[in-house]
Amino acid sequence: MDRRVVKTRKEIRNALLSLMEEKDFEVITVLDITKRANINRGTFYLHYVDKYEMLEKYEQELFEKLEHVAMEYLQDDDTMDKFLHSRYPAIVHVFHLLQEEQELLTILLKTRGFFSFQDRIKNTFIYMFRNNIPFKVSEHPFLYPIEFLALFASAMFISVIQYWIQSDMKQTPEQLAQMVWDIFLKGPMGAFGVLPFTE
Amino acid sequence: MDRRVVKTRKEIRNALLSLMEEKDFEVITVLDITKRANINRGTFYLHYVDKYEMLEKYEQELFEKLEHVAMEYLQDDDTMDKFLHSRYPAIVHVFHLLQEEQELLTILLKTRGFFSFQDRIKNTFIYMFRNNIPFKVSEHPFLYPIEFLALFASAMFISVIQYWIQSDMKQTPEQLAQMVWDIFLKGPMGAFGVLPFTE
DNA sequence: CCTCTTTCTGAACACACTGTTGTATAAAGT
DNA sequence: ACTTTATACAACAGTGTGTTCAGAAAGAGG
Repeated sequence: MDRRVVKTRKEIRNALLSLMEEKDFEVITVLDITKRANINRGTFYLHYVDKYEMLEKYEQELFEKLEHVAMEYLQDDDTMDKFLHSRYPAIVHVFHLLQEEQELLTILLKTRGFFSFQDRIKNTFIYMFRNNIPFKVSEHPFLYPIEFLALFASAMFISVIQYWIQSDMKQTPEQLAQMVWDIFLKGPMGAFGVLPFTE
Repeated sequence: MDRRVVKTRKEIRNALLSLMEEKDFEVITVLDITKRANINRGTFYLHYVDKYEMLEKYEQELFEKLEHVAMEYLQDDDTMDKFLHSRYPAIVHVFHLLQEEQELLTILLKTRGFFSFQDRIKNTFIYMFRNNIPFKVSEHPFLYPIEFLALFASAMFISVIQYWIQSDMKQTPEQLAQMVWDIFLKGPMGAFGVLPFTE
């Protein structure tokens, strides 16, 4: 790709990241971005339809990276135990990636909100639940449709990310992965320290 | 309150609800709203600063109703069992209210997204966790900070609502309350039909 | 019913940002 | 060196915003 294109898009991206530290996406104009990026306003429109499409493309890029990592770890586990052990490093890896992209991640969650990002993650979960759940698990009768569980898993996943961002990303990816597993396996009350139905 | 004010605000609200069936909030203009509402554009600004403040106020109203219902059911339960039984009707009641307000609810979740709505719900959960958890539960060591659990509970709650809307609100409030409890107590995997650590 | 007050209307205004276009220039690719 | 392509500059019409003001309409209160 033309070096000028690479440079321009990089400057647009940096301009947005910089502006987002000052104000919300909604009130940022194309003019703001191009001023900050030191490019002509018309040039912006050579690359993106509008500021919303720009953000969508950033989201798409990030999600593709995440998905790529997630798919690397896909494997057939024939027992629950193997399943748990093979998933943990995948989650850790994903959180490492998110840590590298924290500015963009924060912006995407704040602006595009839960749903667009969550929808993508949900679909990935649906795929994984359909194709990558150990045989022993899928012998169980599902109490709820798989779409609901995927929705729920993605909401949980994003909640952990949200918590991470709100607490200034102090936790390590390993700690986060642990949190995800705890809640996924034990449920909120279980993670709270209360085992279900034991008293 | 002046009948004209009541009438105007009602027409603005209906206009928005009507327009949202055709296009997203972002592309709806004040002009669109006032045309549909058959009022002067200037009149809109006598009531709201802009379209965003308008939506915030709608959200505020809905949330206050929800909170009011939730608080009605607050009581001191000294056992886990009493706690579970006293909470269930509260959740059912909340879902009934949400069913009545389904158009607005759908718009708020689609537009304002997860976060603003979730933040309010989260804070309510924090309050309830702090003040309304049976004594026996709070004897347990908390594995995670209460803010995280409140965040998570609110995400779960909204996920159920999301699922409800996506499936055209076919489920009854009672079924939804059951789902919430299932996941809250058993966790996603447990609700999936897999008991944790049993194999 | 009458009066006073509030709200709404209609029209106009400056303003900001948008998205596009045409020409010129600079920088890349080959 | 030559061709292609990206960007700059500047101008344009268009759309929506938020505000203002005089006048009309409707409600509130006696």
